Amino acid sequence: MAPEITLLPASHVAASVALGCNDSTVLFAGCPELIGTPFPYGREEEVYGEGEDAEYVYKVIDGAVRTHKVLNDGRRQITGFHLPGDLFGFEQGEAHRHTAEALTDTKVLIFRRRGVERAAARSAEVACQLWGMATNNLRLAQDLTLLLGRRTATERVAAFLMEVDERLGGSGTFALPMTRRDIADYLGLTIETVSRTLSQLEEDGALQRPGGRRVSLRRARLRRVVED
Amino acid sequence: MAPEITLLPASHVAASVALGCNDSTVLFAGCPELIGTPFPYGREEEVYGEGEDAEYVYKVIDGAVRTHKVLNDGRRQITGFHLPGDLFGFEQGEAHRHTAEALTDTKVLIFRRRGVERAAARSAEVACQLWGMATNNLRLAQDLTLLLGRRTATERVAAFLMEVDERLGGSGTFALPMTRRDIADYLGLTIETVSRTLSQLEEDGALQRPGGRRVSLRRARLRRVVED
DNA sequence: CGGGTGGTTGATAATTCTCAATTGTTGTGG
DNA sequence: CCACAACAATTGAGAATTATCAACCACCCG
Repeated sequence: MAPEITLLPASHVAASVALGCNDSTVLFAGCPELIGTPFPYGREEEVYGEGEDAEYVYKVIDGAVRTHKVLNDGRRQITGFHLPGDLFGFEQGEAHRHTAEALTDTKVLIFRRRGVERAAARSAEVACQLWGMATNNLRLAQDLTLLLGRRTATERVAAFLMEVDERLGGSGTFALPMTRRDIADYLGLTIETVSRTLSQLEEDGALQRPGGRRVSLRRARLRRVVED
Repeated sequence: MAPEITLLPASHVAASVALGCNDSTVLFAGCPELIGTPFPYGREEEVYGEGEDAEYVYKVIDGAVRTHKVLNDGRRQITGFHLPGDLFGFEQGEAHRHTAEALTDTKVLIFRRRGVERAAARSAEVACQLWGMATNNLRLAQDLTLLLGRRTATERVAAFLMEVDERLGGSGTFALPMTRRDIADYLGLTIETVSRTLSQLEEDGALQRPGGRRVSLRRARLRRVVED
């Protein structure tokens, strides 16, 4: 059984978990006026679709969500995986520019966007938190840009594995929480290339695959592959 | 003579220009407490380097700046071009995560980062503006992600040309303000592929090249190439 | 036990890169 | 104003990487 965990816009996750504010219904720690409504989504269920009115913003409580864009011929690019503690669904305009779907059974908090905006307009502290969150997401997006623009398939997969490991606790052994298709659509590759690359990394002794989606990383060797 | 203009994080540019606040020394319109110091950079001059302490943030007044990341073997990815009105250099941590360089002779305003942060902490309005700016940059970064992850060379170049056109006034005829190397490093391609793709687009009647970096777009045909 | 989904592997094709040669552009000093 | 140097851009041929198409395997769940 694969664990119910996932990947990407991390960083403040650690803090959230440490503070135990994860099952609070509040948008930020110490911000009692922004109360969200808990809401469950099933595996593969859509949270919102591209082009829909962006009436709500979301915070992951449990499970994981991916956001992606699709071209009209079906090519898909995943722009992020959102884990417990992560906020997603913020937009500058009126409409969502991505589709968001639950990777697995997931619980989120839903906040009225207008409410959040009003709170930000009133409280510099709230606005600063939102600013910091956006800046952080920007950094992650730019890291992905470098990965997609300038790294080989092997480097992409190795970097991905190390990132997942880190976000899942850094033990070096874990089960990948997403399908090959999700990995491929995140890394800008095909599922076949992802599969072959994993096999190659295993052959090179950079990881082991005891079965299923489980992997056990030889982190020193993987680091040498990425070597940025 | 190539115009002194450039490309990317646009959008509020229009507003800035319309308000004529471009040659003001203020960070945002209607924010008199944040005064920047004008500073000139020469062509190809570095504004800041990756890893440097992020003591200042910047606003372009005139000219253009690019921000990029490099891998240790020299592969480079440009993450954005910054035009008059654009802010850049914001970081979540203490250090810059990019290198910023002037594309051409450029004038910027320099603001102490601490000062901006203090102003944001005091004024919800300032913090909201900064939040909006970051969200906007995030959207642009995610668009680039889709481009790099899932589009062909031809689509990338066509999309790039249309974007430059739009940011340069939308006339359909202009001189590309950057070298082939800059274009390639922005689109995740080589200069040869960029060059060949431009030749192919010209052959297909999607644009004309009167000479030098000048191009004249057949926008309807280019749009059909991108067809998202 | 069987069907469906997800994952792996192989053979081949397509795209893009690399290396090399050539041409074009720009700026400078005679 | 011209010649030339230095750099930028184009083009070609061949190589490398990744995608595509197809077959097969494994596992899970009824």
